Amino acid sequence: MSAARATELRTQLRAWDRAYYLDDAPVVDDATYDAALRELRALEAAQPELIEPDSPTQRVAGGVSGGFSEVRHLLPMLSLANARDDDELMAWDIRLQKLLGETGEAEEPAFVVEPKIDGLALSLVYRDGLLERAVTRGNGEAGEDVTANVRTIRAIPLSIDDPNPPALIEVRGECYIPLEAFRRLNEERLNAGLPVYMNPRNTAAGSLRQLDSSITAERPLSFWSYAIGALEGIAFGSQSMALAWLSERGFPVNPRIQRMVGIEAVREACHAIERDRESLDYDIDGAVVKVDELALQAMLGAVGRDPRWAIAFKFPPTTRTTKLLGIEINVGRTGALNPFAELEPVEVGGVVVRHATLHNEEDINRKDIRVGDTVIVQRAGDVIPQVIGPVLEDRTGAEQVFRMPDDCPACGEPVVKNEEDAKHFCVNLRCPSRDIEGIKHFVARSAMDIDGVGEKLIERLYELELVRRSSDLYALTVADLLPLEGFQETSARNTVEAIAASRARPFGNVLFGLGIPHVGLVTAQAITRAFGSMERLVEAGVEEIAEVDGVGMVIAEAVAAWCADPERQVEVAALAAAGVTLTLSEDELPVEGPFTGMTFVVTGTLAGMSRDEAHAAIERLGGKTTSSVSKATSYLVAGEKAGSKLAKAEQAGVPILDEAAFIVLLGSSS
DNA sequence: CGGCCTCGAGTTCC
DNA sequence: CTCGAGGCCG
Repeated sequence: MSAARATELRTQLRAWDRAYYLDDAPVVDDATYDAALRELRALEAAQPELIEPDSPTQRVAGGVSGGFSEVRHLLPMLSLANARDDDELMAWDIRLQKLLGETGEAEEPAFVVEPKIDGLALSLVYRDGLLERAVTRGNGEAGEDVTANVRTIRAIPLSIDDPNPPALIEVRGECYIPLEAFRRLNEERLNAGLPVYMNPRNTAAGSLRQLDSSITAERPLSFWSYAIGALEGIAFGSQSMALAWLSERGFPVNPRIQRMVGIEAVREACHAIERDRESLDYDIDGAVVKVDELALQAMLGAVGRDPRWAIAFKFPPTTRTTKLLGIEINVGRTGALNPFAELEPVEVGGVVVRHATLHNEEDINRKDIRVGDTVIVQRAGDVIPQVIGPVLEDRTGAEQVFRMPDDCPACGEPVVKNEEDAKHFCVNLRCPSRDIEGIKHFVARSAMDIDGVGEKLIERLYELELVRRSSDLYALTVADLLPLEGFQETSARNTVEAIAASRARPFGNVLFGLGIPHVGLVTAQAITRAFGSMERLVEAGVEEIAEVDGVGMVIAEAVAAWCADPERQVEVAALAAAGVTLTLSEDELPVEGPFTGMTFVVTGTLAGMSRDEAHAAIERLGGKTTSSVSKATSYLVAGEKAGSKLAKAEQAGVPILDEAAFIVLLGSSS
């Protein structure tokens, strides 16, 4: 009776593991899975004769091993030659053609293209269908026996799902940590006050070398199989047939692996994998191209360590190490001191990186980043470069621990740091850096949208004392600009006109442009709609301001304090005198339309319109747009290269419109 | 008070 | 884009 139940539970648990790791489609929640596992464990504990070596309960053997013994591989684990670009890939193909031509096989061979996972290569030996031994790659000839730890990896079958398994088969593949799981792991560690892990690859390596396999069991390790090594009692004709065999018998085989004929198709497949690199849940550092037919592989043989029948097409790395030359500081318009890294220029993910943000002093010291360190720099896709942390092995002892300066680097006034704040602040209202940043904010697209007035010009005008505050812009003349570098009659006139044109910007954008702390565009628009004019806002008390939807005491006090400052009052008067809009116009009021009550998020790149145009179209029809996806979102409009928001929308069950569907919806609603 | 949701602020490179 | 924090609802 309980034997039948035990078999049932084992079958069930294996099916769930398979759905989770092979099909990437979990069918039960963790609690249900754990309950079944606990029940099976209880049955097996009551009747130990029911235990089978490949039972899901037998993954963690318990106990601490005394170290790892070195084991020789049955067949050496080869390394791969690299192709760094298309030319090197083509050159490899030409060599193949020549070699095969000499042996009378001149036709274009079939290839298998696979993503090259950035993890750790493992060799898994199955004897009579049962996992006997797992060994790391090591030097290729011999590696470490990590069987006890590998048994805890749920993506790796303890037995081959086949009634007649071969006498012996060596399955090779890559052990890795999925990126999402890695992120969660670090989040948990952060919450627990533990140091965070540097990168998935090193964490996977460290996890496999745990002496206590119950620790390994808690790490989110996974596995992709990609090759066959030693064999007894079975033979394969090709790489693709071997992969199909593995996949049918419960081994995870990467879905991106493809078979194709001809090097041109291979080249395209490599680039397709590179394009999708950011959307994968694991790090890859290239694509592996293999000649499919094993007979051809045998004919081609190897040169030294590198087989001639395979090559690694390498992508530019998204993480690199470089030297941290110094830590500089920007002072933002709010007065926040923002440290950034001055790096020895290094190419990461195809672009040269020189700077990277460092957030705040606490963050720098938590990561233990010191000036002079060799640091790991990351840049995933279009994402901003980050300094992940130092390479501790490269420390010489001459590195300098970073300390925030006591005085503002821009104005020399003392810096203030509140206990509860992460950031240091310059509180000097006349700090030149804060002034300049404030003017930059004023001319920005979402504020006054003044074209032709950029960072460089603002700094120059500030130096010349032509513009010391935003309102001074309106007094600029063509004659003021002409002596400046890069200005001709026409360009000077255009700039003056662009400034003049900004006087018609809606009141909401003007209020935003003033740069009141905590008041962004959305809040500024809410406030202007509630008060209608700057005069009424200035008269209002804190309580009245806090009644505005989305405004609480913190924001209300910031607004009131700003309005009460005499210098700010002079500035507002100057703007009014210049003719800047300080009253609400009708077209700023929310529109009633078919989208009223609906909230949209636009992400990714749209082909036919900019994101701002999409926002405008939605708002014209009465819809609301926000920047983050939640359950309250009615639709996500997803263009090309949509990132994390797409995943979030899928998870939250928010309907997703591609550009075509969005245009249809707009068309049918207008 | 806890847990969402939303907004603000600052960011790099081409 | 991400992080942190303010606002609001239950």
